[in-house]
Parts: sequence; structure tokens; C-alpha cells
Amino acid sequence: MSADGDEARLRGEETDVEGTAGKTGGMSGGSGGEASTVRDVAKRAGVSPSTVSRVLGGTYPVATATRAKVLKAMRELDYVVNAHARALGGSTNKTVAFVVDDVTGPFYAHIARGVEEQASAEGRLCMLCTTHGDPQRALGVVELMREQRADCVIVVGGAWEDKAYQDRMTHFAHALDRAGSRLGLVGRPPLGEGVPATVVEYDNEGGAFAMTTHLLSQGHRRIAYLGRVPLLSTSRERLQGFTSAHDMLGLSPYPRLIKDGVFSRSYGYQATRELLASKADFSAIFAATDMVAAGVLQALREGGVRVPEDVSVAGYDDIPVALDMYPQLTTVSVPHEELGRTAVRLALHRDELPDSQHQVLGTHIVVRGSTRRRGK
Amino acid sequence: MSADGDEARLRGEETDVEGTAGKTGGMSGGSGGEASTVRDVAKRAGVSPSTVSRVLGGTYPVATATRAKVLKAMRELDYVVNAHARALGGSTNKTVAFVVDDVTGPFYAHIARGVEEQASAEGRLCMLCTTHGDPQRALGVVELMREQRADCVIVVGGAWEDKAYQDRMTHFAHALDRAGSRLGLVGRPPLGEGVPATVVEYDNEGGAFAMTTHLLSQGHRRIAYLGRVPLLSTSRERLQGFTSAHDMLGLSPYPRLIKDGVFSRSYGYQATRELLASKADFSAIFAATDMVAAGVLQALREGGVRVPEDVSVAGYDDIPVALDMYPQLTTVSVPHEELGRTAVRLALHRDELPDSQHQVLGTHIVVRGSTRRRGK
DNA sequence: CTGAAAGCGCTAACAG
DNA sequence: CTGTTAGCGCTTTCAG
Repeated sequence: MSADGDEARLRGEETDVEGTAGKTGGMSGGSGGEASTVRDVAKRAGVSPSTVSRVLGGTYPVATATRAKVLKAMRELDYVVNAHARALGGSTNKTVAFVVDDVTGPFYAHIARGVEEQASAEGRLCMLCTTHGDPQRALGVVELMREQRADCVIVVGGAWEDKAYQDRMTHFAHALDRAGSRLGLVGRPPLGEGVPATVVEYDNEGGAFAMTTHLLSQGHRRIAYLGRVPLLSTSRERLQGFTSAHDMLGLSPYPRLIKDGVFSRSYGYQATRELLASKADFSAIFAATDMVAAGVLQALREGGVRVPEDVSVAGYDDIPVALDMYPQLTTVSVPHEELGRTAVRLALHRDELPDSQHQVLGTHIVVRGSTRRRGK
Repeated sequence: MSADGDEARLRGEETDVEGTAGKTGGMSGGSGGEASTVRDVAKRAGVSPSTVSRVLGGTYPVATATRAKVLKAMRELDYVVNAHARALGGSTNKTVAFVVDDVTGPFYAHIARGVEEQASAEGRLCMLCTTHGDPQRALGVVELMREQRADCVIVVGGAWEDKAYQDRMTHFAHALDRAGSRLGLVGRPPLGEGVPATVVEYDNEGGAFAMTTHLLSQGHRRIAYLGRVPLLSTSRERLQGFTSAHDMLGLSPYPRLIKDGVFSRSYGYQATRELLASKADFSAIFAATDMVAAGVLQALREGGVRVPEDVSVAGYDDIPVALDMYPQLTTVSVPHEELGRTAVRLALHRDELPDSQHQVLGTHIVVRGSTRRRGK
């Protein structure tokens, strides 16, 4: 555990600033001066490199006087360890990789926060990669993280139900595992039996089922579902929940009211306009995500349709914006941060913790102002 | 430019999956199997390590037949370079560090996206650190990034106007510069003359000035300003714009209507409730950020105050949520992504690009439904 | 407690 | 075109 030093640094300790900066302040020519190394420090302190290394690690007994000399030399030289050299030593790398579609979505942002928090709580740095919804890029990025020898690689969302993609991902899972690392999958289904990966999901289908049941129980019968993305597991599961809820009451969804499209605000806007233009008959819209719902609300407002008087609208995700919409959005709440934290925790301690293979976190619906009993 | 290989990988190429995974698939015991090295590959291909290294880099002439043998061996061994060993070689490290308060804020998220995009466009990986608004932690994190030998360290927001903090940051700027790296400051003022750092700001004061002028020109005279954070430069500049706009018309702000508080939704909510409870007289509220404005709108709505009929509300940042609020928020638009992209670009190419020291991007107000002429 | 020596995995001169 | 030889900066035995 050479973490001592790092953690202190995370806390921002080290009260030394003094004239050090001035010493070399003049030569701000850039790429000129080489960074100082353990050897420089050793020389200056009149000790051996190993001793310097020992005070660095803090893990080994070093005479107080010696340690002081070394620390002084480090300060004077403005020394910082070279993380790569340290990582190369084979010992520890201390990095958590985080692969996500797009940091911009509040959905991802909150998971990212959970990941980052847990990572830094465990003394790890966090590498961030985005895939912009491109499965090819996702694969490339995971490979890159493998090169970085990250302690674990957390991949969020974007579970493409494509054979080649899944095979490739499965391959990575094994490769990472072999290297003592770990693949963590958040918000997506397991890759299969025996694949060494940590999966932290939330109940997509359950949430959609609950929401649909809620709408049906409010008397809605013609419910539009916006956001069927073929080949995306999240989408499939939510739609499944939507369908099963109908089934349970001996009803079935209207195919005409199920619209394909990506999970975006503008898609929600467009799809709703089309729905309106086609004079389709519906009393509620279930948007696959809150972002889609945002577009829906705007289109309805512009179309002069009142929410929830004329049409009820529900979303999925419960991102913070849901509170800022008008009316506030009824939606399915997902424990974003916890997903991120849990994934990192389980992936890092796969051997000590139970259930580190697969965990499903619950979801629940949150009823706000955008839905109400039909015709009330 | 050994980037060839990496970039291909970013594009997710490498079509090989085959039975490779199965080869060692059984031994999924974790930390067991060591990762293979250039030497293993060399041995298997019957060549020398250097040759392997050469095909890895792609930068050197290698006989087609040899290259094929090597590639085959790599595939069979499921080899991936060790980024740390490579970085240690001194050549290139290929990382951009990104330090931010909190990924969760849409404001930061968009800058993050810009940073990430530009970084990956330049073949760099992105390290993410959050500071949770703690200047001490920010300093610690920058130090950590220095250990990582990042090509550049981009710090967003949270410019504490605290002497010790600034000295320390200045020190880092020099240290990074000395190491051939670069400190990039986004959305915060320069550290001072001659400090080697790339600063990309946006016009905080100008935006606040424009917005305030707009409100005043609409007949508002008693404007509340919510979000004066002592010691935070962003806050000071916005408040300055607010004040100057008054000055220009020979007016002055009402001290009673200027409320201190952090930039958060809940602060906006609280402050507004207090304003309402104190029966203060005002016809407009200028919130220091859109998040604050979100809280303001909610409090007003709950208090039965109509927006914009009774009170006009303006924000700052133009984050996506501004469109989802009701009424849609009049605010100051900031080019978030461009800030991020520009910072990375300038920091990475400080020597080739002009004006790589300091750049101020413009802001402009966007008038939406939350403001209108007073008493209309 | 401290020093000397041997790598970690890769790249980069030099010679072939 | 390809093999040999040195390190990059740090940790880590193994002897003092």
C-alpha cells in the first residue's frame, strides 16, 4: 500500500511553495528542462536512489533524519514521481477506465460521477473515453484501456445486440481478466454465463412495466411509445416492459403508436410532431428517456396540446431536468450514481465481495405533474 | 508519429477474434496469467523484439512477410502494448488531463465533451478528475496529473481568488512547462504576466453586462442578483457586469437584492423563498447561473408568482435545460464545447499556434420567455 | 536502516 | 531490412 503518499496528495497537502518556483522561473522556454528523477533527488540528499524510493513509498523504515533530507531535496527539486515508471514496475497502476457514449447526457454524467467518486475513494485515477454511440469505437477504446493496464474498465450503456460486437466484448472480458483487470458493464445485460465481467444493471423492464401499468390504471388505453431503438438492449427491455404491462391486462399496444428513433430530445420533438400531424389517437405518451420526453413536451406545447389535461407524458431515467420541465415529469427513477459506484467497487474487489458478478439495482416510478387520469 | 496503430485502434479496426479467446478461456481465475510482452511475440514469430516494436510503431520499414508473422503472433498471443512502458521510453505519453469541479453540471459536461473530442481527435486519451469545489483537492489533483506526465492539464472553472491557491497554481504552471507539458485554464482569468499557461476564457462580465442592460432597458429597476460567491472569479466578474450596466445608466443596484450563495439549484430556490418572505420589492431576478435560475423558477411558481408577468427571470450559461424550463429561460449563452476544444488545441500546440496564451471567446444573450418588459 | 544491482516492457541508436 | 545493446525511472530483492 504505497497509497499513503498519493492520498495525502489527493487531500492537497504539502504546504511547501516558497521560492522554489522562482528558482527556475526564468527559463520558461517550455520543453527545455528535464524533470528530475529519483537519482537527482538521491544525489542532492546524499543517499541512494533506493532510499529515496523508500521514503516515496512510505512503506519501509527510513531514519527520520534521512527521510527529512530526502524530503527536503524533493522539495527543492520540485520532484514528482513518474507514474509510468512506477506502473511499469509491475506493482500497481491505480487507474479506472470509464467508457461512455457521451459525457453530455445527464444520465451518463451521473453515472460518471459515481464512478469517479468511487474510483478516487479507492485511490484510483479515472480515464474517460467516449464512443459517440459507435460500437466500433467502443471496442477500440476498450482495447486502448487494456494498453493502459487499467485496474478495471467500466463500460456504460450502449449494449449493441450484435453478435460480432458481443463476441469481441466477451473476448476483452477474458483478456482483461487474464491480466488481473476486470470488465465492468453498467446498465446492460451480462455477456453470458462464465464470462468474467462485473455486471451492474437496473431493472429496465420492471421500470417500464410499472410505468405502463400506472398509465393503464389511470385509464389510458392508447399509449404511444417513443424510442424503439433496434439492437439496443436498453431499448428492447423497456419496450418489453411496456408490452408485458398491456399483456397482463389482456390488452395490446398499438403498433402504429410505437415509433422508432434514437434517444434524443430532437427525436422526441420530431416524433411527436409527426404523431400530431398524422392525427393519431392517443391519450398518453411514454418516452423511452427523459430527454425524449423533453422534446415531446415542447412539441405538444407548440401544438397547443395541454399536458396533462389532454395528453399525459411519462419519461424514463429521472434525470435532474425532469424537475425543471413544465409540468414536472412523471418518470422512472434510476439510481445512476449508485450504478457507477457499485460497478467500480465490485470490479475492483471482485474476489472479496459476494455477488460481484451480477447485480440488479431497483427502479421505481416517480409520479409528478405530467400524467393524470384520463379525461379527468 | 507512432500514432498510426493507436488511431486504427480508436477506429476499432482489427478484425481478428477467432478462437483466440478460447485458448486461455478456461483459466478465468483472474490475476493468474501474465500479459504477454514484445519478447513473447518476438519469440513466437522468430524475430527480435525490436522488429516487433517496429511493426508496432508502423514507423519503420519491415519486410511484409516478417510483419505478417509478427502480426500473427500478436494475434495468437492476444498481445497489447503496455502503454506505461511506452510512455516511460520518454517518447510520447498521449494523455490530456481534465480537472473539473463536478462532471454532473451540464455546464462542465459540455466543456468536458469539447475537451474529450479534441483530445481524441489529437490521438490523446483523457484523464478525468473532479475537485468537488475544493481548492485543496484541485491542487492535489493537478499534482497527480503531473505525475502522470500528461501532455497538458486542463483545469475548468473554480478559480479561487486566494493568494496561496494562485501561487500554487502558478507554481504548477511553471513545473508543467518545464516538463514540456502545459497548464490550460478554462473559464477563469490568467494567473498573471509571464506565467506559462494557456487561458481560454469567455466574457463573463460582458455577458452579465449585456443581460443587465437588457433587463434595465425593459424597464426593470429593482433587479435581484442571486449568486454572489466571494472569492470566485466567475462570480465576481458577473457581478461586475451587473453593476457596470447600472452605472452606465446612472443607476445603482440595490445591495439588499444581492444575495450571496453557491451556484446551485437549491440555493436559487432558497434565496428566492427568502426574497419572497421578506416582501422585498423587485421585478426581475438575474440568477448567476441557469441552475440557480431553475431553483428560482420553482420557488416563484410555488409562491404563486407568475413568470414573466410578475417577475422576469434571467440566467447565465445557456445549458440545455434552459429550453426545458417553463417558461424557457432567457440567459447568457456560453460556447462550452468550443472552450474545451480550444483549450486542448492551444495547449497542445502552444508553440505553433498564435494567441496560444490567452483567448477570450464571446458570449451573447438569448432572450426567451422568462423575461419581458416590466409591467406589460 | 541503507546501498548495490537487477529488472518491469518498450523504443532507439548502432551495427550488421 | 533486422538483430544487439542500452537505457527510460522506479521498485525491489539481497547483502551489508
